[in-house]
Amino acid sequence: MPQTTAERPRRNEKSRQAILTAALQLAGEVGYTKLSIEAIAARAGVGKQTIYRWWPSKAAVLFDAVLALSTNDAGETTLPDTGDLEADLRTVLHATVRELNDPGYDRSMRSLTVALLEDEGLAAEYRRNLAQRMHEVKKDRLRSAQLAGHVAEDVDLDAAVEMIFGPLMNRWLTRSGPITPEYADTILTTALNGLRPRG
Amino acid sequence: MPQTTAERPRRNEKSRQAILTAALQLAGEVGYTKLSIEAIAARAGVGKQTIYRWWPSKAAVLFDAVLALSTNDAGETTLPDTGDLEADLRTVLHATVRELNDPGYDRSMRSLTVALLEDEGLAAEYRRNLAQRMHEVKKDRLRSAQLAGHVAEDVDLDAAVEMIFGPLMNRWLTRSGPITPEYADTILTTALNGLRPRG
DNA sequence: GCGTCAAGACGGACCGTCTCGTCTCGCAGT
DNA sequence: ACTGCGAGACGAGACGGTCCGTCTTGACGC
Repeated sequence: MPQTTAERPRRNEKSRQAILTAALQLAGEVGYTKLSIEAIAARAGVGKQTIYRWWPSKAAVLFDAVLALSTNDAGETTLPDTGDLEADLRTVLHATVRELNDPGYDRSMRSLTVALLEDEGLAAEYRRNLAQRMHEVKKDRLRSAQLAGHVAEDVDLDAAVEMIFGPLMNRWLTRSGPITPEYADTILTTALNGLRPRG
Repeated sequence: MPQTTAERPRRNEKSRQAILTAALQLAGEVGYTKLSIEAIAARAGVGKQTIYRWWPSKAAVLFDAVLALSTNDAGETTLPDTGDLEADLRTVLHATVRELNDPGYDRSMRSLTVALLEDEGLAAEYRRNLAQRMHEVKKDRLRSAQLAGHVAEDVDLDAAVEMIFGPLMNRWLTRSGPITPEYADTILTTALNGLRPRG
């Protein structure tokens, strides 16, 4: 996908890859605040200037590193749709649970989260490139279910997406409890049925 | 309440206050990563050693500063209970919306969030001292409603709390949209009714 | 020859430790 | 009670170290 290279620079792809890899490794090892550009350059076997030439900050480097990871497996631009909403959502939630329990994913995403909290512009780009797209994919599946009559007509789909997928992310972020398939199931059941007694 | 002085240290309360105030101000002005202990000491009119003597890190200083704020107005250890669950939750959610839109609260809490993401031990202490307590308070209100028959018997209350209060925090954290009373109402309605069509 | 590259020198900001001299406290001994 | 003394905490800041972001050098490739 190097159509962006249509611009100008004679950029060393080998160095670029080495930098992104080193950034990801180091972020996982020492965390975001202790991540230094000097250390990235050293591990990548690269001059500091090569990093400063192409990225404005360590946050941007880490952002690109994680983006490269996420873009690779972003082949699936849609959620499964077997007609059974609950089963489909459960499948996706369980996949998310597995991802969140992967130590590599956990550490690099935590570092990225810090980077996004500190850099508002980068956070906007993240939303534009990833978060919003993922949100739409989930919303699409709910809309399909709504049209099929499996979701009430007056339900706000944005709120619904947040209610189904938010609690898992929150528990991960705050470490307020274990991330298990059972927890995901509980969230899903509660979200689908709501709190009110069903007459 | 100086019964804790029964220990040993002759600690200068004036300096302590000045340090916490300076930390909070600076965190709001420059953000967490650019917050430096030297700057805190300078603004507080205090020697660096006085900070290093009592706190292990800038994260701990900021934690205490925010904790001091939150403890002051923690007089309310319970949610309103008028018998109308939806109205009571709406009241609380609207108060949360106001808080999240306050620039001072926003910036200091964002800095604290970074500190908690970077320091796992501090995050555990935060959960123990604040998050868990607040969670229980909300859960208590839902339990009361459940006993009164306003919430279905088989609803998992932990999941319910997450579903009602989580989306607002998520939107704040990721800046994925405006924090409005209307959004809070939508979340609340969706959570209470669930997604399924109500025959 | 022009731009990128690895390497690293450079002044500056903060780090965390330390050493000063000052002060306030609590506890003698008188 | 008055006084003298040791223990800490205090403000201030010097210190070596790390990393910052910029700049320079010389080699390499287009």
